Amino acid sequence: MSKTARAYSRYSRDAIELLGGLIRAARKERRQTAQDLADRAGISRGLLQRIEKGDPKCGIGTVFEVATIVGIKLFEADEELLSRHLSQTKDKLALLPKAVRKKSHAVHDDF
Amino acid sequence: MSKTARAYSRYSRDAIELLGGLIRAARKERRQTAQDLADRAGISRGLLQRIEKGDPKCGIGTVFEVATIVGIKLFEADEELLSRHLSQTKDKLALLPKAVRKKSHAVHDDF
DNA sequence: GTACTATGGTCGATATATCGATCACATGAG
DNA sequence: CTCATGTGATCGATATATCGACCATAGTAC
Repeated sequence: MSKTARAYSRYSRDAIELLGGLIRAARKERRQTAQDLADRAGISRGLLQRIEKGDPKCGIGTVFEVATIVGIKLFEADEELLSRHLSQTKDKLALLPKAVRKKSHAVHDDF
Repeated sequence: MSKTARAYSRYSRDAIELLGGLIRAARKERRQTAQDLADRAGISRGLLQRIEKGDPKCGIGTVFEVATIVGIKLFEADEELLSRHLSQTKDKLALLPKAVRKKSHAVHDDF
């Protein structure tokens, strides 16, 4: 419909689709109803459907929340490690220059 | 307004915040301007700001796309491995029962 | 020092994601 | 077989995410 309909690289589309598939698989392994999982996540069943299908236009918070509920670890292993990684990242940020200042030097994107 | 903005578990909030921080760090390491990265991702600078800050209400497609652009690997290592994992997940889904049928048996959520 | 520019924030307008209801179909229990 | 229910899909109404422009701050180059 609208001209744009944002473009996504295949990599990110695959990643989202994979995450959705993992969620669906995990849910079924738990013998959990779509409606039940949706209720626990505080979302509608229709939205859960789109998440499991890999719709890129769902809130990342919602997707991560559902994934967490069914027991999928997003990045690292456990919660503590995640928190630690988080503060490390913030420290690293503190070291880097606050502003970038090097406008257009043809950044090399390779993917 | 509505009663309350959706509730997120601390784990997912941390994960999102971590991802945003990683994006910002990666961007600065590349000496890339926020505006430039936003342009490449096809989003506004303001949205990129919220993504880097870890706002849970951003489209997961957008976040993953930005992460991909700055070279952050979401799940597995490379793209091929991801695709393979994707089809494996689909196969696994095919094996599981199509419908769950076990309405309320007190699913154990532990997190 | 000055000038330039990246960043972070806010605000109104608009696009769109999400909800809730509803339907048809498939699935599993009895 | 029949019956109950989980699923996938669609649609109108509403909430809200996103955009574009703006401003103030502060970092960087000169």
